[in-house]
Amino acid sequence: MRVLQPVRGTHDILPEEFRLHRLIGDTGAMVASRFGFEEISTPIFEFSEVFKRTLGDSSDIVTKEMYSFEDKGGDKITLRPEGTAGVARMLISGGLAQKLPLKYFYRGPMFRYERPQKGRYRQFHQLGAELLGVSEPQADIEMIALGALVLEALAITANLKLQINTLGNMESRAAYREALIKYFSTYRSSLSVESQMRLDRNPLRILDSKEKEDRSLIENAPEFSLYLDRESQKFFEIVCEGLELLSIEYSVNQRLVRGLDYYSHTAFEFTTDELGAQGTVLAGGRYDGLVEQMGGAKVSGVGWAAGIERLGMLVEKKPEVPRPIAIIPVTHVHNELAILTAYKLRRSGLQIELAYRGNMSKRLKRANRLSACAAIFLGGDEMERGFACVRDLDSGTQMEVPLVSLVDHLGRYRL
RNA sequence: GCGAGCGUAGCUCAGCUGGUUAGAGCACCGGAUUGUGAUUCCGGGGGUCGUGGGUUCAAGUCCCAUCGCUCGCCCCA
Repeated sequence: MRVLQPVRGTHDILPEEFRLHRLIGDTGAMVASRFGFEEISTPIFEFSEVFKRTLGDSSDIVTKEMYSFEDKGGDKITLRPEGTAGVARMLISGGLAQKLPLKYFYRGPMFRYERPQKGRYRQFHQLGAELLGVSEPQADIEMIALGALVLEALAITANLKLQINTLGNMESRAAYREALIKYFSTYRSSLSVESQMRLDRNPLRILDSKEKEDRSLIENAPEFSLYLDRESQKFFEIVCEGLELLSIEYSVNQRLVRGLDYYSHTAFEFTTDELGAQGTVLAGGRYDGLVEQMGGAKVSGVGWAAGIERLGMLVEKKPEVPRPIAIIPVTHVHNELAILTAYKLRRSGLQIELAYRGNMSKRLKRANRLSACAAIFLGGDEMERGFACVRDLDSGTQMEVPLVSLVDHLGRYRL
């Protein structure tokens, strides 16, 4: 019985939901193309090492969320938990560093082994964009702008907030990290259990702890801004000015840190309070150290990803069902004519449904349920004269149309 | 991995302090209606009451375990 259920955290995507996914993916691809991004696809699994190296051994994704297995050849394989690592690997293995800068858009399933809840699943879908090979802060501005426009195109604007922060360059970040470790170590025993673990693994994470015993300690923790060198400060200023130029509203959140180790400089998150505990809708940042860390050349990168399921819960206007035209043979002797007519009309590009069961009333009802926009009745005396009855199902008006000019007459129902 | 709530038809649910053969609405299928969407009427298919064990003369109902779902923690899209 158990095998007849989908694996925990996975779902079948039926047409209604699939239309929504497609709308979101297509909208993302379309908006990204205006920025010059082209759609790509990388494998949904990689050698586990690809993710281990890029995500950092200390990240939660690697320590407990990777969906991993060994294949028949004994290779350790992991279903991708996110998209950037695969793109970085592609850059290296495809020798694409010769062709920088590169702008890639992708969409597809991602996998994380964790307890499902609202807006979080073991197999979920993301769309994302990566801009590789541009070290200037203009790239950060463009990527945030792209994210904002994708959300705007999906009409996801209510209760949406953009938060940004800077993690500085590698040197600044390392210096701040040291300072944080030093500071929190002094008060180690006062920290929450979770934060004590963070102190060893990912001290920056303590800053956005929700535990109340951490609060006052966080209040008095050293400010990141004090550890930013001039280059890092300048970089962040340019990003902020760019957002202001574009009238993209944002707030700086010094507590905003990324869970993944390879980020530097800009980190940003579009959040909503409409999804319960999962507020993050679209998030990303700069990852200048990633490609090099994987063993490639030093290549700058800025990217973001958005969860399609989460976006779907925020899209107000659901995509419409495509409306077919129904062909209804009046009696079964007209079945052959019906199937032939359907074939011809489909060849001309129309969406046709054939009704071959039940009486007229039943067939019309079924056409109605399929939200058909029109019905074509084939049979009777008008057919012998070479005509078909075409009924507009919205207005209820009906007229006789010569069979030979059906295609022309139905042109009005073309999308 | 941890915590809480919930599992009865495809969906929403009823089923009393345990007591005949487990019900309703919606949906679906057929008929009234062999050339027209509504309404109405009649009929029909559908359930191992999540699963397993226990208590009992008797369990959908009580107890235990287990699986699943949902929400939250951690973390993240």
